Amino acid sequence: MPERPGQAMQKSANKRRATVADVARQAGVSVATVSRVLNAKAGDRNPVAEETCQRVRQAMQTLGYRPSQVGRTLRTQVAHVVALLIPDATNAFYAAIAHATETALRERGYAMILCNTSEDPAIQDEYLREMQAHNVAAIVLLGAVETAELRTAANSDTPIVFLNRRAPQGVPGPFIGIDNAAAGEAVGEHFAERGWARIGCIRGPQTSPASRERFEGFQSALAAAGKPLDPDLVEQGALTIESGDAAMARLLAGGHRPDAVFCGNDLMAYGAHRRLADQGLSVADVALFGFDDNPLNAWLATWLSTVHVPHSQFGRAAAEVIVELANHRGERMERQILLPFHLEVRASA
Amino acid sequence: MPERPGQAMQKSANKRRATVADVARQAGVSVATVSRVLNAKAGDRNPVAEETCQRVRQAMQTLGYRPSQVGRTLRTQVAHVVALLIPDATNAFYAAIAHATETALRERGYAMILCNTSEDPAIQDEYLREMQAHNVAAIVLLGAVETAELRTAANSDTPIVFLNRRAPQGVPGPFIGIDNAAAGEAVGEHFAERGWARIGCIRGPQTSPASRERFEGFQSALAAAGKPLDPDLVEQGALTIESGDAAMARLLAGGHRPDAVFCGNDLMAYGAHRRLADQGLSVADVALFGFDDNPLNAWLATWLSTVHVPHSQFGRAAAEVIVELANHRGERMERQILLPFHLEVRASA
DNA sequence: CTGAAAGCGCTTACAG
DNA sequence: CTGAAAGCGCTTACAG
Repeated sequence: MPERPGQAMQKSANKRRATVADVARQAGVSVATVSRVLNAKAGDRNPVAEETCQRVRQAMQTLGYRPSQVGRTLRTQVAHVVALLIPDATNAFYAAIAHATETALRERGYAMILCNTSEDPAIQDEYLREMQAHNVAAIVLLGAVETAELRTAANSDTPIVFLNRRAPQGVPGPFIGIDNAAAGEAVGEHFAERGWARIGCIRGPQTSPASRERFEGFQSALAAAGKPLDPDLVEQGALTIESGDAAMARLLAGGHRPDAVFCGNDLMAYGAHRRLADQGLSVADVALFGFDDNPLNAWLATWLSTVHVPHSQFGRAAAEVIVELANHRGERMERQILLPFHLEVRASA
Repeated sequence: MPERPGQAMQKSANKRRATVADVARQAGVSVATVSRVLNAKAGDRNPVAEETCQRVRQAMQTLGYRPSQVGRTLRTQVAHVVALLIPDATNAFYAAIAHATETALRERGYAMILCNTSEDPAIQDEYLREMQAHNVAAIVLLGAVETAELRTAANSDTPIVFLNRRAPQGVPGPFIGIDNAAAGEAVGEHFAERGWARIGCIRGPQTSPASRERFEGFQSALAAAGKPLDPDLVEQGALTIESGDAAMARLLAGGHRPDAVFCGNDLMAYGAHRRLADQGLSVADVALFGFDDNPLNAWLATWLSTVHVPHSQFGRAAAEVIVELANHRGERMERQILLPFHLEVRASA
């Protein structure tokens, strides 16, 4: 590793950070009283005398005191920290959720540990264990992968909140996301109304409940409209650009080109679009509909019709659930928070 | 907030997590011995007997023991946690650095708290204080904003590592980034070689040392080549797409169109490109050169010539510095780690 | 209204 | 090679 010659070590002259004991001494009270001032709430049964309170606050000010989160956590057993497990924070859709979550948590006095899992079960499981060792107030799991460790963790003291992708069968824990089946239906109804004859679909993986629900909703809405989906025009992708590209290639190679294709997420729609372009086609020839309303659309695909998933609301909802959980520690909360979605109909469909 | 009727609270039946005391009891040793096994290093002066070691490990296994990071931190005064302060993790360039940092830290046993500052001094300062209260091993500051609190924090026990943007004058702390002046010079030399007659620049803000160094390097290389930069063709932007767009508008309105423009970062180059397109121009008319090699280029601008900044190496370098700092707690380390950059010459210049 | 004391889960001199 | 004890910085019953 290249480095400049000017490397040097010096002793730094640091004064120890002040503790409750320092404040107590300075204010002439006990540490218990300092702690009470620190944790004073509205309806306290034995409040600190106003005059004492003033004195303590003054001492804190003088010493530049800030309570140690570590001492507090060891005593209360729960840190003002939340872990966010996320497949990949460089994915713009996830990044938007991570950002919203961090902001909402900060406003409520929590810090956020970011954990990229790459959807790797081993990394997810290691983080699940490690975050418990940090006594985090909650683990927010975006895109949970089903493992034995996840079941264990879900039954531990540390609450797990499932974001976007629902908890696996039989695993307890609140869910925050949208009603994917209803969203799939809405897209199906839109397709039926538009009167397209040959309707295709590039769906997400079978292993993802969200993808499954989206697909089934879409399928059933078309069936209800008397236009059942042709299984030959259904392809499966891995929610990546490349897989969308490949899936569209298969659809086009099939001989009878679809008029419109519902893609399981926006990234696959980008890939499908690229493949169309490669074949000299456009969304005028094959309409495209995505899912997520990926923030990249603003730069990459202003033309893409899609289902808007309210990523920025995910964070606030998660933060609220966590605060509520913190106030009911030790109880298990089964809860579904379904956020509103809407179709964002643009040029492509 | 909409919610399903099926909300319910249940008591969860949780067994307490095992502690050193449990392991000690199970293994028939003292907690001190358990701790020694936990922290055994290669060259220990008083090692635990192999047989005892086995017994302790066995007990840990049996109990599913995992040491509490909180207990450890309270005792050692330093958490296996690092804080990353970042302007905006939804920016692809920063997201790439955050991801690389998280990965490198995880491999070294550290968790990463992510803090978005929005370049807001108040948020940065609050996080600087709060992260000290968490006893983080280090604060990694990407895009530091100069404040009084930053000076205070830089002189505290908690090491601050400056990423990409150098520490302000007189603030101690290691720096990891590239040699921006050299990179600017390299671009200047490239421009001189290409022989463009009218050379323009959309530089970043004066307040950013990195932007200043890039610009000055560029300017001096051109001067050295006998083609001094015309001040009328220098505009300033805020490192955003919009500001690049606006700056290019000003350049074009100036009457004498430049042949080639060096942009302070890739986002401004995107904006400049959009403005060119709006005027019916392309990079064949006005060559563009960016800076950063933003990961978005792969999708958004495969044509953009730019300076490749090795974002993925930032994370590893930061993690290494932090581990080294952890081994020299209380000393101050002045250190410059300059990572290699290179020109990525593509179609646009 | 306030204080003395215990204890959260570790690590580390100090003895032996 | 191992153990007893102190202590990191807090909070919270328990007394008064």
